[in-house]
Amino acid sequence: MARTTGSHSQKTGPRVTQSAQRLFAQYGYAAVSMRQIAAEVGVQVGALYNYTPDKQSLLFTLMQEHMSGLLAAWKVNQGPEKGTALQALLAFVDCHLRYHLPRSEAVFIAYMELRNLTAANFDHIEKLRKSYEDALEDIIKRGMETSEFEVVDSKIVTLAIIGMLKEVSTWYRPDGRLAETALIERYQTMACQLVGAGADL
Amino acid sequence: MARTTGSHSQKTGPRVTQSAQRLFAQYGYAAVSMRQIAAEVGVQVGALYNYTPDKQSLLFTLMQEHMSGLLAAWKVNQGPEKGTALQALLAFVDCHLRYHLPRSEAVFIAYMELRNLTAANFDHIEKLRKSYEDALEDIIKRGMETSEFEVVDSKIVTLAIIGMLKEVSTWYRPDGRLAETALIERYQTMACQLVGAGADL
DNA sequence: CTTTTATCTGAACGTATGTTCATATATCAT
DNA sequence: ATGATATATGAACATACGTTCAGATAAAAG
Repeated sequence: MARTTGSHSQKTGPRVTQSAQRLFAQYGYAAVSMRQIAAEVGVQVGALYNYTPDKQSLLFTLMQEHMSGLLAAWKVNQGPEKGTALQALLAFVDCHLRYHLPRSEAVFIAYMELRNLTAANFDHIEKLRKSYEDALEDIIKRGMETSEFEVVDSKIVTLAIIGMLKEVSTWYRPDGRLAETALIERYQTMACQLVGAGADL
Repeated sequence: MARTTGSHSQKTGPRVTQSAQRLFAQYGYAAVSMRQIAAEVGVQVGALYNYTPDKQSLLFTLMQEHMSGLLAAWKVNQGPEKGTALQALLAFVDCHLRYHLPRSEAVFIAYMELRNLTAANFDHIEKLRKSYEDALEDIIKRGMETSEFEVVDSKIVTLAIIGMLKEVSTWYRPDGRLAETALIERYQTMACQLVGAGADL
């Protein structure tokens, strides 16, 4: 028996990706087998290779699309006119959290599975990650030049804000105590405090 | 041939732990085999089982000792008299960084390999982690009561500070731009900013 | 020197791994 | 209806896994 009734590439393809994402996030890339993914899709293991050349590509594609989406979201949010550095900082925090909070699985994978990428794939993802970090540091530097911010070490403050924001994904639940909007406001406030910007909102 | 010249439990035991720590940190628990550990120790794989009942125990012991050490370091640092909340906060940041910075491998494992613990082992580690988090939140709450700090949500601020501090371990190198002492001062400053404490140091 | 004990080897166990491929069949175009 | 194509199966490949254990050997004890 082969090709059971009603099955198409259009359905199976996305399911492979989704199952891989869910399982990688839950158990880790190395601990998940192609057979587990196949079982979750509802297919035999050989069929997966119609949709991915190998297991590594499954991981790389997930991370690459997550990071590209993040950078694209920031580019759209930024638009042509950038406004003040303070406005940009608030927008960055807002954009970061709105993108990350509904994507806990992809976020988890992006932070945990870097070392399971091949060298070439790692380099590619690392460039994306770095350019995202740079986007924030550019805002901080601009705020220092315009005296909106009071910061002695832009690098450290950048990393501190990134770290503070990353941590959110480890505990946030959509049905938790804080609504998304309230949470974003609190992190905007804290980001302002870290750059020594008087205005809170 | 067996028991090569000059080999003892006293030497091999620690080497097993060290090799496991190094390899788990570099490649991840699931991606490291007992044979790789044995090879790094310079021994056949069967010999490992004189020092650990199984692979899982190797991981659990590493994480358990790391977390216990962290809590012990804080307890010692705290001592009998706690001082002001601001002093405690500064001490917490100092203690955290001084403990974490020289232990990058153990830190990496503690944050990345939680999901590779069995349920029972996870519960144990999670309790330790939680009690560390609580230590910081207690300081924040005390500062709120004494009006030393200006904070609306102790939980969020606690997590933000923890996140900011955790991030350091992902990029800090002993031979980097910043000396340990200078780095600690900057993070103490940022912690103060996050709790709205006027005094910087 | 002899005996005991701690430590290690080497081989084996059953099971799981990522990947390939000949084969089969459902669907689509003609 | 017929042929082509896309998509699946199921079995097989070589290799790797964690763990066990009988047997060998070095060091310590007598």
